[in-house]
Amino acid sequence: MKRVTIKDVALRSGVSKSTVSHVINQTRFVEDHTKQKVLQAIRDLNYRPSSIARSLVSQRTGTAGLLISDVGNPFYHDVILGVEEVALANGYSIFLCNTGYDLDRGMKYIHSLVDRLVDGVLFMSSAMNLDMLKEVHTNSIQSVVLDWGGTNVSEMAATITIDFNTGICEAIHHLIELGHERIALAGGPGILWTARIRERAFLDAITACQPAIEGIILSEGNLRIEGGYQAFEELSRFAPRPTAVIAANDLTALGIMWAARNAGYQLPEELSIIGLDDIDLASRVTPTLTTIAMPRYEIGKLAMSNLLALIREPSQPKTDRIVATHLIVRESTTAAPGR
Amino acid sequence: MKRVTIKDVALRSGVSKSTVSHVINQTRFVEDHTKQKVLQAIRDLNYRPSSIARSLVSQRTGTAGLLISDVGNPFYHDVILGVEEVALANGYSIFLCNTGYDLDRGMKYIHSLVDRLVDGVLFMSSAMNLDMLKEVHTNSIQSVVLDWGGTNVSEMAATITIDFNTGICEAIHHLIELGHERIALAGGPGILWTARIRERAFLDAITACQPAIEGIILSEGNLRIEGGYQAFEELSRFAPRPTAVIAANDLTALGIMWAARNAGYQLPEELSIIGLDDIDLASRVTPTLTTIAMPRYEIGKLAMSNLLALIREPSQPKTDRIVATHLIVRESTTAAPGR
DNA sequence: TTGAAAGCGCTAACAA
DNA sequence: TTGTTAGCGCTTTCAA
Repeated sequence: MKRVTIKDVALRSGVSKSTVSHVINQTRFVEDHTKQKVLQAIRDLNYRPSSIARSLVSQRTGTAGLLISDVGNPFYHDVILGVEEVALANGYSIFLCNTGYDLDRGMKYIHSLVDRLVDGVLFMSSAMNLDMLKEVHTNSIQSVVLDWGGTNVSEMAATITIDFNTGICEAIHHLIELGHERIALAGGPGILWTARIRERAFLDAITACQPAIEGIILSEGNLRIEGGYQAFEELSRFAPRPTAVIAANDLTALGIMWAARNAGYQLPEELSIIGLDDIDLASRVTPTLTTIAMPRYEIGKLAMSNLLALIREPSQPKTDRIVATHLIVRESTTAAPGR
Repeated sequence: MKRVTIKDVALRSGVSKSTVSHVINQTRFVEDHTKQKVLQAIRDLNYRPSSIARSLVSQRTGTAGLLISDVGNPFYHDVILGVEEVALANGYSIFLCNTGYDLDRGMKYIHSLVDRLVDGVLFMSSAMNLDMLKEVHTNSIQSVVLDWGGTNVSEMAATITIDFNTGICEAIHHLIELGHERIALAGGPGILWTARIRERAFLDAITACQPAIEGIILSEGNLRIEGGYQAFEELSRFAPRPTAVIAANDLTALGIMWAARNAGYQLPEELSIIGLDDIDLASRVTPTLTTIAMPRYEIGKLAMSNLLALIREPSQPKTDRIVATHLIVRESTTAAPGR
């Protein structure tokens, strides 16, 4: 069973290859009669143009690489859906590249993407570095970088930055209104740019509110549920104990919540907890989780749209977008004990 | 900045294109002196062969499509990791195709995969049909089908079937030993093959144990947490009430668990709950969830390995593998009330 | 209004 | 031991 090629179609419809090509791509006028013959032959033979051959000529593959840290991280679910939505609507296919927070693995993927001549790369793995970006840029491949900073990044790629300041500020003011005076942060691993940014935002907000409240930084977590368990252990040893905690992400917050409940805490009365991400689970657990949300699906769509724009018009300036975060108040935060 | 081609390398090292090609692919002997020159030129120019051009010649792309229902479904996380592991180790790249349980969308993806000349397709979306499989098979593309049945499937693709019988049997015997006599099933949507299979396994196991125990089928769920909420509502209206429930997946089980707790139930004393999947969360909630587990990472690896084997040796018979499931007893099951 | 032919970057059969 | 050349399936000038 040989593959049907444009030649077969040309032969069957009695025209030249170029005419067939032009019919398919509507790239020059073809007499209606001829066109119909060609279309019929295409149907008869069930012909589908090889995008490989096309790519060789056009130097465009209609593919993009999606570099993410971990498919299992709920943060990415909606982001991926957004990316796919735009990609599918524009005839693009996405290569999935899970770095597993491993830089070497990331670089391996980057090489494979370059070899495959992808039209663009979406950098969404928090484990990344400038070398990856350079490798892509050197090969004239467009890219969009999400939530990552570094020198000269915006010269090489479009960026989407998540503004944690707004959300974290809102969170802290929300806690202050509830009477909390000692607020802890259960942050992420310091090697991750995004974790450092979140910590910075927390510290800035605290500083702005001093001396009314005291900020406490717990040791680095791992952005997973166990990290929350540990954070709770550490937190509960403080004296005086923080009455509220902001977690680097929702999974950490859930870990804290469950560890606290297992330790016999009444929630939220004895400890107010705020997460970050607004994953599906956040609104389904008991108590439902107050959290800092960001428009993940929109971020995915925005990233892929920006990438497509860059691919279509490589000369245009690379955009730097900022996406806001905001607090969603649910049940896991309440008045500080003794208020 | 033009792309470096094999011609540039040939020119710079003063040999022919074919010699360069043979050096790269080690496909015929090249004198060491010549080889070094070529290698040096490759390094100097930072040359990387275009896999597009290669594919056009070899009719192999080194890519495979991964059709899944939903990246957000925890079942897939480890499966995807397994697939990626094997793919990366073998120089394969994976096209991510999220059907969102939508058949049309699935077909759209299939077409795009066929056009891209993927070497193989991994069918892992529970929303699929014979047409997709045929379309792939007709275009001489290899495929592996996970957990889906249909007429003649195994003539067209290798299959991996999950044997729910073993796990569900173990689950029911576990409950019987604990003294449960009325056991409910919170199943998945009947349109999904896998949901029907699970229900069948449940009924078979119950039948084998009658009249000692009574099986109760709740209305169809949606494999998500809300589905569990609904299942609990329905279940709690039964009189006499089932004392144990087996859910079609862990998310449903968690939904039941949380709904029950919100309704003031003591868990697990007043209701024993068994999930299916053994997702990460299962061992982290309180009470930890007794569940039917399957080796998801291994399934992913197995699927991709089988696909590669088929790609490399298309004439070989298509394998039909069966993967066992087994019960993991945790805290969410205990003696029936009154025992 | 259409066709012929060159060429995208590579591989491999055939020559030398 | 290496080079020449004919494709792989398509697009796109240039000619007719």
